[in-house]
Amino acid sequence: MSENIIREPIQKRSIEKKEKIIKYGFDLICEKGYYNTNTAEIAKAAGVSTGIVYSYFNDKHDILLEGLKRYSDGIFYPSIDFINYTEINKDNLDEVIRKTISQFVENHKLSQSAHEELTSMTHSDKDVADFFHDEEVKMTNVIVKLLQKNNFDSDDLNERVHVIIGLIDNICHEVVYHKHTNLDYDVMTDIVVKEIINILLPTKK
Amino acid sequence: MSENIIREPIQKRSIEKKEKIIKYGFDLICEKGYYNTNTAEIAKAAGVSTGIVYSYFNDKHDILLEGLKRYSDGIFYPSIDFINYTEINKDNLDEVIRKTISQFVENHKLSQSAHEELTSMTHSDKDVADFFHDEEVKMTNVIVKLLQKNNFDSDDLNERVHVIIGLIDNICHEVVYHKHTNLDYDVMTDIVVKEIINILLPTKK
Amino acid sequence: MSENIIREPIQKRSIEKKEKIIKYGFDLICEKGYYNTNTAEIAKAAGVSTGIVYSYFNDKHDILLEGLKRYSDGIFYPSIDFINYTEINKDNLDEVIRKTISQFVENHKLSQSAHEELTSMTHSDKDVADFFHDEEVKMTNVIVKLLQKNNFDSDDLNERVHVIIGLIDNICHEVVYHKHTNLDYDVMTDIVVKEIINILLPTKK
Amino acid sequence: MSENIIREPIQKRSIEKKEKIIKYGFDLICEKGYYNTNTAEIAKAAGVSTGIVYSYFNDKHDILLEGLKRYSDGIFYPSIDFINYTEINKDNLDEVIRKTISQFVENHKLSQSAHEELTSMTHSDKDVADFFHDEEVKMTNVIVKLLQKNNFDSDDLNERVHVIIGLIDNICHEVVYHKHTNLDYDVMTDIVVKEIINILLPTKK
DNA sequence: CATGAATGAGAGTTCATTCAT
DNA sequence: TATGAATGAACTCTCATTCAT
Repeated sequence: MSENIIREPIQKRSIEKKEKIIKYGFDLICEKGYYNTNTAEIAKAAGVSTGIVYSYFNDKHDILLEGLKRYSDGIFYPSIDFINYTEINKDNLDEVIRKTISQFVENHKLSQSAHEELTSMTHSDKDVADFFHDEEVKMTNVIVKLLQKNNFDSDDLNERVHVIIGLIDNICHEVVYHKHTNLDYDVMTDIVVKEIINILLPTKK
Repeated sequence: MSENIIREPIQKRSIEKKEKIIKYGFDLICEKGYYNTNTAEIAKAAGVSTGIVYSYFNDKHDILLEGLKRYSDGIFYPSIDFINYTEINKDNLDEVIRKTISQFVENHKLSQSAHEELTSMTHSDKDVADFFHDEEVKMTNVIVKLLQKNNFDSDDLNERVHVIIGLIDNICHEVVYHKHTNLDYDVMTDIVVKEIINILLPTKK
Repeated sequence: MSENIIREPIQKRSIEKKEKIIKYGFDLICEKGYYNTNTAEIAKAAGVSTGIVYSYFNDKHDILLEGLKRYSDGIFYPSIDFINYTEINKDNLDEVIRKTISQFVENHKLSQSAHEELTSMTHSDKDVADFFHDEEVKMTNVIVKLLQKNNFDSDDLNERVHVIIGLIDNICHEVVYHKHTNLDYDVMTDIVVKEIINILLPTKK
Repeated sequence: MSENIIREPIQKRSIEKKEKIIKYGFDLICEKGYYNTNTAEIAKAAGVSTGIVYSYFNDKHDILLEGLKRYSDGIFYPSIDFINYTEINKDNLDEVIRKTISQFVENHKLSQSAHEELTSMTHSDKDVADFFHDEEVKMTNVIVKLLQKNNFDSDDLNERVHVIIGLIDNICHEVVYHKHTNLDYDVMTDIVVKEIINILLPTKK
């Protein structure tokens, strides 16, 4: 009946509190799953009362979404700064790709369980799905521009980059989650790096 | 306190009932999500009472697991019969890969939402995670053997096949879920096919 | 997400249970007020669990509405059977009116607190308001027809009856709730009876 | 544990603040209902903080009561000034009654929803009930004295006036809330006026 | 074997009231 | 005095699971 007013915290302590709710709430959701985390736990983890949660968020779902916004870049994709400030050319391409993969892997490791739990919600939660889609598009665009700047332009660059991101994502999952004990990840990485180069230098074909 | 005794149905009607619960329950879970599907709905869809569900299953989670077992092969991976009975050689390799991709895509289309919803549980649900892992291993092994039989053996074949499956999975998702409207899927497929050939024929390099 | 299925009880015990929820729930609401009665109390009073309440009713509000339907006739208006089977004429009119008032009063007494609490919700609750309006219309119509049958027809009979019902309602409230200790209710009744006769026999004027 | 000390505002600004809380709080309560109005809304409407509300009032309920005190006369009963300063005699009686009814109606219209919402609380809230009772008594006394002053004295004047007030209240509700579309309110008014005259001039009978 | 009514713990959410600043 | 952030008990409602029939 009565409009729920969401408070936008101004004071420093309030901002910290909101951030804590996002941080600890998001952590819990990533760790235990959205449906296995309740608001009481989130509040407790953040060191606040259950009531205050609803001063800063419309509902539990909102916490997830805010968490995605806050931590997505850090969690899902490595800072590509090093790429941006690295000159890429045919000679150091292999090295740059390996470094990129390493960074992706590091980031996945840091984020621990977040990625799987969250992609998991893509299906039943349109907001989350939209979010991931947007992230993917952004990531693709950044890399496309980077390559063009370094004279790696070619036909169908969008498509190529998309395939490459997929390859990197897959290898990341393998390395981070150690799912396949019988696989040699170094070998897989070699294969993937070679393929990426192949995709980026189609003329070689 | 007392162990719940799960009945293993012997009579034909009982077996049918259990199968219906698995089928319709699994369908609903795939469609709407595990947490958004309740046992009453499952029972209703299966045409049984809620009580009987607990004669055949320990709990709701069990239905999911049984559903996975029953339908996974059909749902997640295409019948590779056609590959098994097809001779693969360097001349028809391109064609065979394309056909395989097509079949993967068809299967993904058939299964609609199942795949996303279920991989979604991989993280918070160890049983589901294990299941998917096993499936992947099985799939890899089948393809590895197939390739060896057709003289596509090479070093690190397991790793190569794994990368290939990843590539195919990715392209499938793209094509089935139409997520990226700005991408030309035919072009992506061409790129992927070329890469797979490249992976399988490393000497060519 | 999932449709809430309201069970229509078939078995005798279930019907009794639903009736108990309505009866005790409605009683509590009438006694303590809608907002001061919670579903746990209703369930407890009815001797059932909170969950079962939501098998039979959409929500708490539904209980109120069902209660209104079930008990309204008995609560708000006296059985007018005795009027229906009494011949009314100018000679016994005074007596019939007094008997009618007595019956209204008796019913109000029986219903105790119900009437005030419920009319109280008329303002903020459209369903309740509609209900009361319909009841009033029905009551008016019954009395109008009764009078016509007994040759008390006259111009503007609807309006006359409405004013009469208002007079009776008012006197009922006075008598039942004893609000005004300084008033002589017998005298008030005399005044009202005289006025009602006056309204019904306008030619006498 | 410690008694809450309610500040009696002395400074002008404080007094204004308290008045604003009463005014806007009471407005909201009348409009939306007591239980559908929360203190945050009241504070916001009054342009004060939620905390300060509890400096001036013991609790939310107090605001309602103060509002009743402040605005009751204006809201529930028309200024009877015009009656007080009008000479009533048998010749202008009809006219005076009609004017009185008009004023009651006007006031009801102004107060819109207040009346219904508040009488609604009569049952579950003893304070409110007492308040209304007192108002009614005061109103009766004023009119009784007025009539006596104008030589309309008679036996049982209190009772007569009470019945009259009831009649006027009823017609007001009808006219203001348009509940019965099939009733001719002018006709009803005529009936009521005639009855009131009849009650006031019993000897005529 | 089968039913579906019944349970009750636990979920998300609200809000009168308090209290640190 | 005044603020509005914070509290936490209490509410409505859901649903996996049990059990009387």
